[in-house]
Amino acid sequence: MSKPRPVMIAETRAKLLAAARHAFGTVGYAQSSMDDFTAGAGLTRGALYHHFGDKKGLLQAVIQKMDAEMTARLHNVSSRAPTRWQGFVDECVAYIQMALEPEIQRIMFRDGPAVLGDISQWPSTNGCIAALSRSLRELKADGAIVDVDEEATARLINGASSHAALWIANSENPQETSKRAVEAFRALLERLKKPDGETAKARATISVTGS
Amino acid sequence: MSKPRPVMIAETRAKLLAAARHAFGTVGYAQSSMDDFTAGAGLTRGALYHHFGDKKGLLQAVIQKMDAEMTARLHNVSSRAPTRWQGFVDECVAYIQMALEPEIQRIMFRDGPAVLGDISQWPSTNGCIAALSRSLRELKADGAIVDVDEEATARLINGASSHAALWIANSENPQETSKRAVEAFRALLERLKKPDGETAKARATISVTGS
DNA sequence: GTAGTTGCATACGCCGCGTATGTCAAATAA
DNA sequence: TTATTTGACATACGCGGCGTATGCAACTAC
Repeated sequence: MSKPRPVMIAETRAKLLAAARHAFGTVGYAQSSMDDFTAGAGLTRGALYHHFGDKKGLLQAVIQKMDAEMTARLHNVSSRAPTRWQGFVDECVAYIQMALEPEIQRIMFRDGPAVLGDISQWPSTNGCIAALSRSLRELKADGAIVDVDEEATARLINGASSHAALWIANSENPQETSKRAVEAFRALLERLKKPDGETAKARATISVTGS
Repeated sequence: MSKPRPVMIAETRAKLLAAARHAFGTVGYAQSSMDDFTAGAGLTRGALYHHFGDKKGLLQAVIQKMDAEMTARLHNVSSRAPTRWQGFVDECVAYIQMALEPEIQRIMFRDGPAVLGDISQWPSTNGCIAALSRSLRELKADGAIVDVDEEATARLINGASSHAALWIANSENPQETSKRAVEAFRALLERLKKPDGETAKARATISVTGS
């Protein structure tokens, strides 16, 4: 009846991660009592310290998992697009939309950086920036965009996206604000494209359609 | 010998603000013990709660003051420039450079948003975004830039700047990273300009000179 | 002079984190 | 099988930090 040992351990780890993720994502990191949400998972703080060292270590683990999920989602989006440029734009818009999800916004863009510093600096996290960089590099190789520093540009885009998401989420009319933000964002991105013949035509169409 | 009452009160308020600002800016909000830094100012937590309600209220007051200072600095920079466009670019670069100062970075861009939510949403704060918006509006009126949503664009620029600053400050080689970030930023901004005759020439020169 | 208000200090209790310690089951060795 | 060790948790304890209630002295108003 009882499952083998390794899976039991994996399950408790997963339960702790899920409980912490939910608590951090709803009430925030500082307001989350470790006693409370471990009890909610049918465990105690002892298990938590055993697996993750301390509260920050737990947050780190949560973030790492979420980052991986987000990276996968971005990859899905871009791979579905007909052209690389379209894939890139879709990726950026998808990034904003992910940043609108309360859990992601709170953990990845607010509490995470505040508690752990700039996450994008660690190894093995922030696959999102890496994904954006990669897309930009490919576009440059295709000659589709002007010559820019990929990583720097990816980071600027990342910053703009996350702040746009904050703006949207806290605005009185998220729908309207979201349209404005995405539109402005598209306009900025469009201008990365090389201004020659065909692309210029495409730019005109896209800038009108909006979201 | 003893000063009049109102100035004494103002002095204690100022002392508390300064002490808190220093503590928040160096060790961070969560790690700052109210007992410690009030004692450092020759006071106790009693004075603090009397004037600011609670720890968050104190942070709020600190941020409000810093925001006012930053807005003034930005205004200085832009008013010194020969043209409006140059003033705007200078303003943006100055914004990045301010975001590099550890105290500003920590309080305004990390702990502030984490503790208080999106600061730019409150009344009477975030003069910086207002300043950027204003510059963009004027440029649009001049016909110097393409037609974009000023506030949305200002917020994107704000987000890009602060994240760029985080990136720079945490990088191994801040000098080099700073050059890359500012260059990428300039490139992005340049593309807001209307691509007609004279401006196109100016773009070519600027994109080479860098910081 | 007295009553009320204001500016701060002192005292108290609670909560939350981290650590040290205990316990029991599974793994390994003899 | 039995003995020993290791690992996965739970329990117990102390400490620091926050918020609040209370105290007190100085100033103001009448």
